[in-house]
Amino acid sequence: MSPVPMYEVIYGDLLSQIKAGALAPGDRLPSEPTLASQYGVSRMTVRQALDQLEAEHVVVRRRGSGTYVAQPSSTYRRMNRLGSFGEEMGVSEVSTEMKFQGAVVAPDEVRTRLGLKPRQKATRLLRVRLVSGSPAAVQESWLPYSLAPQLAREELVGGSLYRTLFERWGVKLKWAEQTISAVAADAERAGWLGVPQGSPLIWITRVAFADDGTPIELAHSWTRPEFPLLARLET
Amino acid sequence: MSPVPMYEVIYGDLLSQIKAGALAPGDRLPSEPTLASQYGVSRMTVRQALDQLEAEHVVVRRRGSGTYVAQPSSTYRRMNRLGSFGEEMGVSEVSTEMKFQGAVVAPDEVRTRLGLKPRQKATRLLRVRLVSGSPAAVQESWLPYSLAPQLAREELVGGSLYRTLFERWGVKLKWAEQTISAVAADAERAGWLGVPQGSPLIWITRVAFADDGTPIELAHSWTRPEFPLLARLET
DNA sequence: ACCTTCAATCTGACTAGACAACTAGCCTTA
DNA sequence: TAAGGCTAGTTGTCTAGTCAGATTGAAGGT
Repeated sequence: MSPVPMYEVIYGDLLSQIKAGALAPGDRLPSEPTLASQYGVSRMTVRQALDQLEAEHVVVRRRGSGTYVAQPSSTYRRMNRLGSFGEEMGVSEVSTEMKFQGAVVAPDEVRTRLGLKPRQKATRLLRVRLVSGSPAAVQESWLPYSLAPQLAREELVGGSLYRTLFERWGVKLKWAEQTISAVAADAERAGWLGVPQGSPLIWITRVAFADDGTPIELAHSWTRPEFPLLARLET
Repeated sequence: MSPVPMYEVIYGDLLSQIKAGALAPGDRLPSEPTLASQYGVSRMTVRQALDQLEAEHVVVRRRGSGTYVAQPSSTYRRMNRLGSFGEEMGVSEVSTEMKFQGAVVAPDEVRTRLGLKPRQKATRLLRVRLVSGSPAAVQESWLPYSLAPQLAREELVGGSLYRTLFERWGVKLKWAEQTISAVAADAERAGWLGVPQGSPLIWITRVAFADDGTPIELAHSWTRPEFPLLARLET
């Protein structure tokens, strides 16, 4: 009937209650039978929602006791996750200086990793990201020109690239592969970031894919070491 | 009855068949009803095993068609995962030079992050890791001295620290928090790694925890940028 | 005051189904 | 030959339970 299954409804309800603070860390959630009767579903359906919340470390289950909202150690700053720059930094005072925005013939590395044909064009974005007004990272993004032709001139300084891609072209990024390394700042980037030439930067190369496996974005970023990546590792 | 639930048995059976190559990437697994009758369980139990394999990207499910072994793109090199140095590098020709091994009074940073009391001792390991004979990383590990007293003199050059901890003291690490940044090589590390002083290194700080949340290890590592980290990001 | 016992409650594991949505291949028909 | 329809098989969602194992708090006894 409904296009969205019940366990996703329950999942969303609980998650937004937790995010909004209606359920604080350490609080016990309603028991599985309680939720089942509240939503008029069977207990297995409730468990499907709770399984998902547990896998994302949003809740912790204790057999015999109950299900509790997890401590937000590094849970809410969701790393290991594909998000916008602002989400990754965990801050909101993010601004952008666009250094280049336009369509050019894709160089070889871009062609290969985005699966473009020879002489095909690509949109290039070169941005400097500022956190609380001071420069934190340089980001260079490459996208297939055919994917979003207007993007080469679109207003992007204000919002997030990923949100623009989704809202205006329906392109939803699903996952990404990234390699993290370190590199010495060249003259240009050193100038933009306000660091001495040759000083170390975090260098990330990322390829983001749509859910059907199509590569959508190749991005390089050079970040000042004062803004490290946080990650949680599982066994 | 059995201490190990059926869905874990099925999960393990399928996973080992895939790892052993009996089921190759792209192959279709037996259907859920087939597996259910083979194991003499209900379909929901089979699904519990398949859910886990799917979450780990070991298999892909296609509604109406079947469940297939996933392509091993970056699935088998499991990053975002807590593993030994050899596992992280994805290579086996790893050797170790021990630069320091012993128990010392824990400095403040170590005390705080491992939750030790003042004047409590900690075991310090300082190792240079070599891949195919050439130096790749410097690792400095701190562990509570009380956890594994003999560790300060244990033979560690050959094997993995994590395996030693588990096999000799039953300490099993469950998860870790890590911050990834970049730093310029100081004189000592530059010498060990064979790079110019001041050249950029990947700098990782990691705290590993047991399943009850006790911090077990604080580790710093400085890695040459030729050995980047690989990670897969989810939405 | 302290300990033990016990019953209620909770999550973990599992059953034996049902119907829906989708896929892929076969078969008929124009 | 090509298009369309049918059908068997597969995964997705969900039900209405059962029993086991763990926890918690209250009642009761010493």
